[in-house]
Amino acid sequence: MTAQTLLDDPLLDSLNDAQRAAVSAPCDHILVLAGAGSGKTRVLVHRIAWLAAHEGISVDRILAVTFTNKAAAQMRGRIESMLNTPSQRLWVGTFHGIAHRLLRLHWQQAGLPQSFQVIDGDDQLRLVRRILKNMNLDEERWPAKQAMWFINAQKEEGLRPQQIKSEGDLFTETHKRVYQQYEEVCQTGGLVDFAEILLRSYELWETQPDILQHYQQRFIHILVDEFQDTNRIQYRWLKILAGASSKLMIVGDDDQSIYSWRGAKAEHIRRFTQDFPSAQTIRLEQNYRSTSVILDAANAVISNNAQRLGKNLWTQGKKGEPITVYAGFNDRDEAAFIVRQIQQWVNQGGERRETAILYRSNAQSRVLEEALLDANMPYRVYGGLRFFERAEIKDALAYLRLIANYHDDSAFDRIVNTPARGIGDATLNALREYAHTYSVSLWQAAQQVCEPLTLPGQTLPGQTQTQETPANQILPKQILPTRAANALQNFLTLILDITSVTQNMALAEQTQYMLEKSGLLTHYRQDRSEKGLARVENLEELVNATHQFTPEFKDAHAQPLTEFLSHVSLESGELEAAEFSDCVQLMTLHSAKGLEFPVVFLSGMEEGLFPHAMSAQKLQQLEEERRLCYVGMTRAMTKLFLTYAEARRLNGREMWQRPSRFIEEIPEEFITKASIKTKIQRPVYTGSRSTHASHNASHHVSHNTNYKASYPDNNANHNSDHEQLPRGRRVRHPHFGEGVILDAEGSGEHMRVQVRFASGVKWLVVNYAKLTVL
DNA sequence: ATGATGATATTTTTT
DNA sequence: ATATCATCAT
Repeated sequence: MTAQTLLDDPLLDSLNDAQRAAVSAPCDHILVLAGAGSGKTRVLVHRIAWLAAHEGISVDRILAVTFTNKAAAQMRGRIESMLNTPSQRLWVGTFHGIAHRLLRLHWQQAGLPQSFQVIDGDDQLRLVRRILKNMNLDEERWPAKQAMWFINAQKEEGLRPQQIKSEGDLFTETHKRVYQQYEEVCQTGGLVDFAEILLRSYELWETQPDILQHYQQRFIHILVDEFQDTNRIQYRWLKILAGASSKLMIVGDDDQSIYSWRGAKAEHIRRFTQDFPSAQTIRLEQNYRSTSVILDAANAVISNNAQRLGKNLWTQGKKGEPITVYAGFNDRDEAAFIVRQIQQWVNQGGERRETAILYRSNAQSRVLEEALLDANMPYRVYGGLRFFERAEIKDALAYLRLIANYHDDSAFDRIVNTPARGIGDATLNALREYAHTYSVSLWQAAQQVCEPLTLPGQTLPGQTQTQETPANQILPKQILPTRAANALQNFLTLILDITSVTQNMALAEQTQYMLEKSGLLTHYRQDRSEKGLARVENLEELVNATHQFTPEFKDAHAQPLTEFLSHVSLESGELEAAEFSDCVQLMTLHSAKGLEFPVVFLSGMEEGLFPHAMSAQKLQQLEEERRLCYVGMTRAMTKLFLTYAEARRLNGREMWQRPSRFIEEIPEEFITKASIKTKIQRPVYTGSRSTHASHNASHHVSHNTNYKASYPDNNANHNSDHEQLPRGRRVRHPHFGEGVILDAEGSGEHMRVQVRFASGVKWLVVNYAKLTVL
């Protein structure tokens, strides 16, 4: 095939020269430096289609790796529609998703039990905390978070405890021991954390040449998105997989590297060109997203960073409006300004969903939310607690995990006394002590401690015979008082019962039975408060989720339960429901990466907040803050606002900060200062003074915004029709008073709404809560 | 076993 | 200001 015919291909029609070069590049390593909004996903997707169509490469020989499930889903969708075939043979997934799949397929060679479980950060922290206690390490001196951070960092560097050199350093030495203990507990419990997934699968390849060879030969093309976010183990993972002959296409942007604080190394981009010298570098510098003013301003800011690969984004698009900088006299004023601007946008025919308010840290959302509520403007905050992270759901999942694997200490620990069944701290401490001393799982420990209650010679299912039973050395009665031993025995029997009864049940029935038999459902039903009701709803929702769950890939040996549990840990996906409603989008700068909006507000542009005080000292960190600023600015398509407050309430204290240095880094020609700098010190008396909708602008600044006081409570209509509750609607609750709907989920009698009352935010079941629409 | 109290620390977060 | 968490008292 000649170069000429290639260039005529319709696959390339819609692409610019650089994109075309990347998509149709010869079969070799390629580095694509893709600026913000330069169409990198497009290039990746087209490249895959190109390989399939022109290089005769079957899609099952291509591996595409992303960082988030969302990106993976998006890519899969686009590939499928482009190739016009639902291709299950194409491997698209996150690093973790793919590595996990490998471990499931080769669990034996990876040294894992078949029913190994993935634990999330929360479970991991609990586990570490328990180990610290076991080791008698003072939490004051050795915080669990720090220990967990250490372990994860080591794993990300590819290190096992034995490989860590402590050189007499107490900090390293101690944490090394904790790591060691942690590893043992995970191994006996068949538990695998996120970092472990990657490290294990890497070690699998490293130690099993035949397996490695199989995958090396299978995947002759590997494409990686957001390459600047790879950590060391991920890079090594890619390198070993590529081997000598597979071709890598990596796509990344060093200027958008904002996760170095959790191990990502943008240097890998440069490293890549050294490790794969034949790699061709292609720069995507044409931006299709922002106006030239926004782009030039962003370029100006990022040019202050010393360590860059170098790249200059440009656009053929319009110059656009200048960037608006607004100085609020305090944080509320700043928020009110933003709301006014959004109202103006909406009045001019814009949609709320087209606007995004970005901030550096989550705490900043509160003031913004209040202003939005005040203006009755629906909004959505990204990044809250996700469904599968809620306590009651984690409880239920722990039961399921324990059923799947009795030796899962993490699960055992969580639910052995939930709901309360008389197994208190004293009992548990004795049990942990025992388990620790004899290096057995909590389950085994419990069985051994309870042993005399079973007849001699009788073995309970789930009991491992290989461990020597120390029961002859220590009389169990001395370990636990009879009452405690009975309670414990009842628990063991309960779990065994659930296991045997549900053995042949479908996942959903099994879950339902477990919820009832375990007493979890009853436990939460007894809590007649709204919270309790919500929890019951959530548990029912869990059953619903198990109903709908279909295993992604069907292995002959795959257990639906195990599959489901992994799915839950790895893809605790957000509920996308609210995406369809027209809401202002609120999120941190970090979570805005990869998104775009016509109108963007970067709020809290103050020294100390952004760049954050904790990151302003070291140059490296400051540069990361600057990249964050760059990411934020380049989210904007047509309008960009930078706002700050001269005074702000932070951690209970009033703070005065200078405007962010990043504002100064933007050339003045791109900036217009919003002039409405408030003379309204006491706006209660002030009439309209700005050019726009001022009745809204005036009352919000009153020092005590009090929802209760400002609205008359007549006209309360007692329509309980649930369809009457869109976000932003004001409602009254007999106990909590007036509030505003923030969110809703479910429908019919299961419908729940989230309401902000003066006393706080609550989830209410519409059917039970006597809400009146105002 | 539960609730009240006090101490403490509050970037960013996916998997 | 607020949320989380351990400790203590009930």
